[in-house]
Amino acid sequence: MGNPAADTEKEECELLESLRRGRPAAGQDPVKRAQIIEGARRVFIDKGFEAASMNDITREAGVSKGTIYVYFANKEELFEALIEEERGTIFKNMYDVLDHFDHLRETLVKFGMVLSAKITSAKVILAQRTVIGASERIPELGSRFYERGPKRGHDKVVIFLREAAERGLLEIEDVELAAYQFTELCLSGLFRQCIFAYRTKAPTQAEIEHVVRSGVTVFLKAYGTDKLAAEEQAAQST
Amino acid sequence: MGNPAADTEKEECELLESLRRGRPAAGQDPVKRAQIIEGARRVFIDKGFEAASMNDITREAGVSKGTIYVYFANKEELFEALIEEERGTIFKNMYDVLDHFDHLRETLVKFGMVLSAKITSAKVILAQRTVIGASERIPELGSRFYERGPKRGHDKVVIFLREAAERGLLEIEDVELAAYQFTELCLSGLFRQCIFAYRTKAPTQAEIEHVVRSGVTVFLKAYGTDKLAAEEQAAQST
DNA sequence: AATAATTCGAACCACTCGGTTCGATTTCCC
DNA sequence: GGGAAATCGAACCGAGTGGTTCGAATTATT
Repeated sequence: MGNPAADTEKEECELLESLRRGRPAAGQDPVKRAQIIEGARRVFIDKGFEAASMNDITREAGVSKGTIYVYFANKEELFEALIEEERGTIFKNMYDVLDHFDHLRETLVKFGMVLSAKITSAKVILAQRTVIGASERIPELGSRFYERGPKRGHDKVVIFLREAAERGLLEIEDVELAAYQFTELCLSGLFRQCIFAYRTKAPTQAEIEHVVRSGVTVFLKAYGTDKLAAEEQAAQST
Repeated sequence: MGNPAADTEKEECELLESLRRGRPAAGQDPVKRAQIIEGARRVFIDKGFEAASMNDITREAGVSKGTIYVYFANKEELFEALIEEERGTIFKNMYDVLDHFDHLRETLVKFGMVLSAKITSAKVILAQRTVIGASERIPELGSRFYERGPKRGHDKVVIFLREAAERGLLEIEDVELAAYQFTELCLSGLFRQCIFAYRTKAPTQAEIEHVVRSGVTVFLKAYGTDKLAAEEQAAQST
């Protein structure tokens, strides 16, 4: 916004200039960019990084090869942009359930189900497989995906559990570890089976609820305080 | 052995004939086969299925291309043979700890540590990444890997838990699910971090012990009976 | 309608791919 | 040492690789 320092950065200068002209600068049209990424998604996700070819993407996106190379320097950069976008949509709003809780157990169940359903959905499993497969050659990609996806979610769980502990509902020595345990309990068996294609279809909602409710029960038996037990007792008798 | 039906099967016939001659039939020398697979391992594991080329394997194995095609019909079959072998070595003896138990908690800890250490070791993570990445194109591969690896181990855990329940040490409604929960608790966070390359190095033995001990504690708080508590109390006071 | 810029699409580069073939060479048994 | 058989190694196949270039076509603003 009128920042004189912007003039020193070439890209930003070009962008501003194009805005002045009422036209996007080369490689800056977000619609075209999205179109390319959409094509890239279809190809990368179902072929993997190596097997996917730029020509496939050209075909799928309905955009010429030259144009793609205006928007992305190379195949790897295009792939990274795609994964970054996927990560964003996957984890968006996933943790909202944790923001306001009333009933601890039900909040955990609700959150666990959202998490478990998302992580094991066909679409997300495909994306994760692609990332894991590519992590062999581009470790930073997997690392960044984890850091900005699952890791951030984990941090939110930690905060939530800490708050519950402060309210005297939980008693946890190692909250970091407990957060991981909770997540894993919600996924018990499901993630592993899905990622290895042992399950060909995503688990049903009923299956997920069964796993999550059991997981939450285990978790609360291990970390729940007498106060929590009393509250649940009171709630049940009403 | 002397089965006349064998003559109807060409391969077996050739094999018998070669044995009669004291020489392995073409594509039947186990040493050469192992040599090829060893080369294939190095290439496949660090490049993934797609990026690996048969020429790379030829080079790495020190075996001519023609010979490889005598032993394996194509790239995919070679890859499957490699994964099958990897699976065997990974899961071999992993579950021996469960065969004789005395002290429940310590048996679980010991087993959990073996499991967790194995699954998160650098070598095994690489192999799993390769399998997961290839599961996109060859779903049966991942499915078979899971079925004959993790699944079999899971079954052994189920048997173990059932036995402990019969002894009155555990009380479990859904043993299948509990077995998954136990496994996941032993890996809390570790597997996910390793497979996504967020951790670049395998967890230390101390880290693993911390995670496993905590996991076992959670598990036993959820499923342990009064009898178990009494036994542990008694053992501690001696 | 004139203008300016992006997008298209085809061609080009040197190289590699998986798979196959086949004669030369080496190996080992008798 | 003779002879049978496995192994080698190089060449060949058509297709495709990522990346780059550039004139033609399209687009939207003036």
